[in-house]
Amino acid sequence: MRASQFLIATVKETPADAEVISHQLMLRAGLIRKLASGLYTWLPMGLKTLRKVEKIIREELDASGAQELLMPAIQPAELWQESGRWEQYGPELLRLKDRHQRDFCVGPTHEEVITDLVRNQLKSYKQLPANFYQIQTKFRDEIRPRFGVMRSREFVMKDGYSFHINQESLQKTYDDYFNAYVRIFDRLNLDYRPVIADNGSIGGTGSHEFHVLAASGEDDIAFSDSSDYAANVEMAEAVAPKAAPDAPTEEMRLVDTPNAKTIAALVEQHNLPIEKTIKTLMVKASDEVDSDIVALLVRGDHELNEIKAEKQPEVASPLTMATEEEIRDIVGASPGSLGPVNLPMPIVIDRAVACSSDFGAGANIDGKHYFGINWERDLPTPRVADLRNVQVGDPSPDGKGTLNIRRGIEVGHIFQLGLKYSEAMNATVLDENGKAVPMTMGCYGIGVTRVVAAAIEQNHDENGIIWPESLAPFTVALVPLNYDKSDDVKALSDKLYSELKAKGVDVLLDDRKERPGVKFADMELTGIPHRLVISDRGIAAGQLEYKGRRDAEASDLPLDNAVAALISKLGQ
RNA sequence: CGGAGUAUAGCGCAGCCUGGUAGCGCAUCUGCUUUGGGAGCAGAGGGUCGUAGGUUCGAAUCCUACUACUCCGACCA
Repeated sequence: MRASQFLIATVKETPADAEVISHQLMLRAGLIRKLASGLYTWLPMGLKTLRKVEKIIREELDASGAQELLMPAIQPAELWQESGRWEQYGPELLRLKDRHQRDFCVGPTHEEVITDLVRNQLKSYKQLPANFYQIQTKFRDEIRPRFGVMRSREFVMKDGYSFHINQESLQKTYDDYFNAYVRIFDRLNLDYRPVIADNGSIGGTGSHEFHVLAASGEDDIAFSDSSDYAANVEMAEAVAPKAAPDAPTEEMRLVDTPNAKTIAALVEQHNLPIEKTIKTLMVKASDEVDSDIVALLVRGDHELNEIKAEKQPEVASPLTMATEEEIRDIVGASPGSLGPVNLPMPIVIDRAVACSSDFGAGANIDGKHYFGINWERDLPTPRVADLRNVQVGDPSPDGKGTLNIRRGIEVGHIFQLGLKYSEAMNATVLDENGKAVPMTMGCYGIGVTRVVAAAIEQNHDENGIIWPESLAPFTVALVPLNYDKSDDVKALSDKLYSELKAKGVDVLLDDRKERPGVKFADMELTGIPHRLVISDRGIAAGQLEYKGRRDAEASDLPLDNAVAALISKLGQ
C-alpha cells in the first residue's frame, strides 16, 4: 500500500475525552473515530488490525472443528420470549418495532437464534456434536460506555455455540475451545491468563474467562505465584486460615464504644487488632428462611464477596443490603453496633470468622461492643461458608503458593450452558432409544474489537503503539526521504516496495510529500514493527537504515542484500 | 439510575463573572524558503457560539427548558 492512497488520520494532540492509553492511541493513530457514545467507525488503519485478529480466530477455530456461519443482527422477540430473556434481560437489550408493530431486538448475543436453527436442522443424536461460530456485530446498550472500544455499545464479537447429546461430549468440545483460545491468544502475543469464572445465574458446570493483564482492566484476577491456578476474584475460593479457632483466653465482656461506628474507629480507639474484629452485614433473606433479613459475618480486614453471598440459600437474589430502618426494627440498634451475640435472625459466617477467637463485634446495643467473644462458649457456631474476597497473600486454593491480584481485561469467555436454552426452547434430538432429549449446550465468546484495545494497553511507549507482527496493520514501513526529488531514492523505494510485495510482505510505502520527522512520527505512532529508511545518503554508502519499533537504535543493512536481510528479521 | 461538569471553526481551548455583534494554537488552502525527527515567513478560507424560548435597544455572555457528551458512584456496618 502506498501511503498517498491510504487514509493516515493521525493527530498530534490527545483527544480530551479519552481516559485510557489504548483509547488515546487508537484515536491519535487514526484507527477509530467516534460517531456517538459507545459507537465507533473503524478507519482503514484500524480495520486492517481488526481483520488480522479475525483471521487468526478463524484459522484456529476452523482447525479445531468449528463451522462458521452468520446470523442476523436483528432478532424476533418471539425467540427471546421463549427463552424467558425478553423479560429478564433489562434495558441493555435494544428493542424495536418494525412497520407492522412486531417486536424485535438488536442481538446482544445469539443463543436463541442458534438454538432455534439447530432444533430445526438437527433431529438425531448421530448429528451431534454440532459446533458453530460467527464473527458478527453485537449491540448492548451499556449503562456507561467508556474506554473507547474497550466497553462500547456496538462491538464485534466471535460467538460460538456447541450442541451435544451428553455432558461428556460437551466437556470434550469445551476443552477443544479452551485449547483453541490458548493458541489464538498466544498468536496475538498477549500476556493473558485463563481464569476460573462465575457461572452466573445460568448455572451450568464450568466457565473460564480469558483475561489480558493490564492496569486499566475492569476485573480483579487472583492467581497463584507457584501454580497455574487463576480465578476471577468473584470466584476465587478463600480457604480457612486454620482448621479450628484457638482456645479462648479472654472473658466475653460488654464495652462502651460510643464513638466507634466503623471497624477503623474500633481498631484505633480500643487497641484491637483488625483481624480480631468482625463485620456484621445484613441483607434481605430468601424464602428459604423464616426471617426478613439475614446476617453475614466477615472479619474486619476482609470484604464481602457479593457473588458468593448471593449463592447462599438464606440470601435473597439479587443481593440487597438491608436498610437502616429494617435493621433497627429487628435488632433495635444501628449499623455500626451489630454483632452475632443475641442476634434474632439466621447467621452465616465466613470461614475466617469461624476460626477466630477472642474477637470483638457489636453488641446489638447502640454504642456498645462485646470483646473476647468465642464460638461455642459464648454462642453456638452458625453455618460456615466462603463469603469473602480473597486478598493478596492468601493461600492459593489448590494448596500451591500464595495469591497475587492483578487487573484483567476480559477478552474471552467459555461457558458450559447445560440445558438452560434447550429445555426452555424445546431443542431436542432423538437418542439411541428413539426418545426425545434436550441437547446439552456450550457457548464461547471472544471480544474481537476489545482484543485490539487490550493489545495496545500492553504494547505501547511514549511514541505510540508497538504492534506485534501478528496484529500490525502493516509489517514493514518504507520511509523514503525526498521521494519526490531524488530519482535514486524513488527508484530504490519502488523496487524494494514491489520486491517485498512479491514476497507477500504487508508493506506500506510512505510516498507522501511530508518532511522526514512527520513520517517517522506517524510510522511510530501507528506502531508498524519494522522500518526501512531510503535516503541519498544511505544509497551513497551502500546501506539502508533499519529500525525495529522496539529497538533503541537504528542499524544498517547492506543495500545489495536488503530484502533478504529484512525478511530474516520478520517473524522473530 | 443517582451525583457533578461540559457544549464557541476539523482538533485543543480563551472569551461569559462585569451584555455592545467572536479570538488563539494546531490543522486546511496559496506562494516562497526549508528537507534525517511532528519546519519558517507571508497571505487566505472556515463559526446558525448545542437546540428552543425568554429578558434587553442589543445576548456566545443573563434566565428557563430540552438535547448531546464526559467524569464520579452503585463494598457499607
